[in-house]
Amino acid sequence: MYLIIISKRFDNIIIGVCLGITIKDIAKIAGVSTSTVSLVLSGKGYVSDQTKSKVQSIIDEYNYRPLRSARQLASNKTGNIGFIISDVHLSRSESFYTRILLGAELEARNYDAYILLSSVGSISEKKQIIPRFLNAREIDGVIVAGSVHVDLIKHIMKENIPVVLIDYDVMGMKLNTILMDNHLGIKQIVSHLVAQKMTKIGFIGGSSTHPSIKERFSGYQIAMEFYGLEKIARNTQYHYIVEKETSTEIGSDGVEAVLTNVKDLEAVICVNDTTAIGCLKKLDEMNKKVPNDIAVVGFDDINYSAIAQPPITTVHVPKIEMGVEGVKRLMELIENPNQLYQKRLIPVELVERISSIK
Amino acid sequence: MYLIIISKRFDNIIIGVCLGITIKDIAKIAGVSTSTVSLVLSGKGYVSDQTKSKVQSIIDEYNYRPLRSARQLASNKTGNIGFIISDVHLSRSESFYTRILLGAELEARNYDAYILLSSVGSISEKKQIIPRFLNAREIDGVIVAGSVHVDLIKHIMKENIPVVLIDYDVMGMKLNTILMDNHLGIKQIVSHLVAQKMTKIGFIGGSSTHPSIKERFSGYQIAMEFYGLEKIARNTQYHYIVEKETSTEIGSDGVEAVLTNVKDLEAVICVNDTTAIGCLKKLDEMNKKVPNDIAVVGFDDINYSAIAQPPITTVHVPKIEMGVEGVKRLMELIENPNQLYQKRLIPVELVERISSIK
DNA sequence: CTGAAAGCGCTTACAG
DNA sequence: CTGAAAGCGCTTACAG
Repeated sequence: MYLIIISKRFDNIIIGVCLGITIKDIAKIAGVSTSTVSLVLSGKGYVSDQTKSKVQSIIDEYNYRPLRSARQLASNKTGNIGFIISDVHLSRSESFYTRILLGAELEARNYDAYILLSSVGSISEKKQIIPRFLNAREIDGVIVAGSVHVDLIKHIMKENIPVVLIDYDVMGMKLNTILMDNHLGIKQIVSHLVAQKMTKIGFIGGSSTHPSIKERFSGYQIAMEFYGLEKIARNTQYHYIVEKETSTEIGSDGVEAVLTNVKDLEAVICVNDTTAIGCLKKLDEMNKKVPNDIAVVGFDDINYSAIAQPPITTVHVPKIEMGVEGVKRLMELIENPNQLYQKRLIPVELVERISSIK
Repeated sequence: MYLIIISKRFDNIIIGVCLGITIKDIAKIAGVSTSTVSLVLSGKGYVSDQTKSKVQSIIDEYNYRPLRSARQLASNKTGNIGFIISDVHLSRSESFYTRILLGAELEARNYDAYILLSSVGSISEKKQIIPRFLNAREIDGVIVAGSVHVDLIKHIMKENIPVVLIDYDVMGMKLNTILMDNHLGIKQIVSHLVAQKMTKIGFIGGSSTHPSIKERFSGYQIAMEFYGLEKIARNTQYHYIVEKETSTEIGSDGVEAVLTNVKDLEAVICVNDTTAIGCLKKLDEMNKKVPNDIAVVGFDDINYSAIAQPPITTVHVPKIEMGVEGVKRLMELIENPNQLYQKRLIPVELVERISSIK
């Protein structure tokens, strides 16, 4: 934009483009005080409609945007949101957390906030580095996506920084969380299988620090009972649960183990898609046909599930929406920190694919 | 940290923890002026060793960190780096760009800089949104990862903002780029195949806006010629190149097409792992055994390659390092904008797996 | 080598 | 409803 020099700041002109038009300049052009311009900018306080529209039109005309650092300094707010994620989650092959990040960034725009990203060591590392920005002078609040070391959460709480966890929770702590509705998802799966007259339904899962994993197994039991299949729900022959992080290996080992116990198994619900992939692999080796011999279902709807052989029935998790909701909730907390904490469950959706359709 | 009240700012005490210790406080405690503290902080100018260590010890003791916004306002530098990536790249299933982001974030810490993330529409969208932070008052420089619309690059250049592209380049523009050494990778592949006495080596690739894709084909031709296989390198029967974004489908179609032309094909180099996966799938359907009947090689080393059936020989790209190098280069440019532009090639490494070992 | 002082561009009571 | 003024916490010539 080319401008006529109207104030002393305007002599720093570079290639004809003026940098650094300030609130003073706007005030001068509009013939009002800087306070008034500031009031118009923030939408706070009372400004007459006439003045407001005059000032606004000049702001628009000159494409003026207040300088963040000056605003931050004066208002003692940063307009920044911290986004903390463990490095293993961030660089995982599935884009699960990346999409949550994407959603958060999208929503942050609505508040003119910036996302400051920091990866931290995974939960298993002893030496935890505290993200640099983790103090109230650099961020207004923080989002934690996925599991991190509980000490980090405690640190954030102690510092009184507004925080929202997405896809993570710590039992016994009063945390604001955005979670997916695991019970709903599992219920949909069981319902889908039962509707096809399958009842001999196994469950394969790992143990994990992550609450979702446990929830899915309890969801399986509840849903099975709902359909009058409590005997199977309680029969450990039908279950394979090991104390390991979920992996394809667990799927392979699991389906083999359950099939050894239950020769006429009709379907197996895997705690997530990764496990389901391992399951498929083993069944292929065992020469069992999916879905005809046995139906396989996963959870999460990772990218690979749709192109697996056969494509895997799974539960879709709206990741972008979780990120969006996380920022929304965080902004509420920043606005008014003295709220009761909330756990928000985001609905999920069954995606029927070949692996479970007989 | 608990502090004794020593200046007027200290009356804003919250739950016994003092917020907002300032440079003034440090100066007062150390018995020097704020200028001196500032000089110690920045490491610029001359301060006697004695004063320096005294001030530093007080900074350490009180764990003082200057307020970014104040620093930014006074120095007219932001300490922020913009990181721009198209939303399709960011949410891609492979963690390719996420790892570049991770590396950038890691390196940014060394400069005490923050990464401001912004996703933009993919290259194909007509209505391009300019990232909010894209002006010199909010960031010191910007990294662009992967392909984006060329208008965005032009905009950045026009604004005179230091910029480094990672894994992207635009022909004919004087851009600082961090690229992987595609020719090196392909050379390693061909060498690996030739060492096993394979010479009938095909190539499957898509066309793309991305320079790497074209480079890999030319790399194939150069490497083949190097080993005296120029006849094959020039024989289109051995090649399948279509004007589509790379996908598993291209791999499937490609290997079928080339095999129709060349019955005794010994190996096929796929432009990337995704293509190689499609290739594997089709060969399985055709009842061709990999690697015994035909060797298959990919490029990129995406996560799935290691667990594919069989695991795919590929070229590993050090993504974290590309992110690190991008920030390093950007910081050089911010320091001294009037440099000749550079294209930095990051070395890659062949990962030998079953799919190509006869 | 060090200090006093101006200034960065905003916001926010306060007075009118 | 609007303006004058102080202040946010730094940096940076400048003077000594």
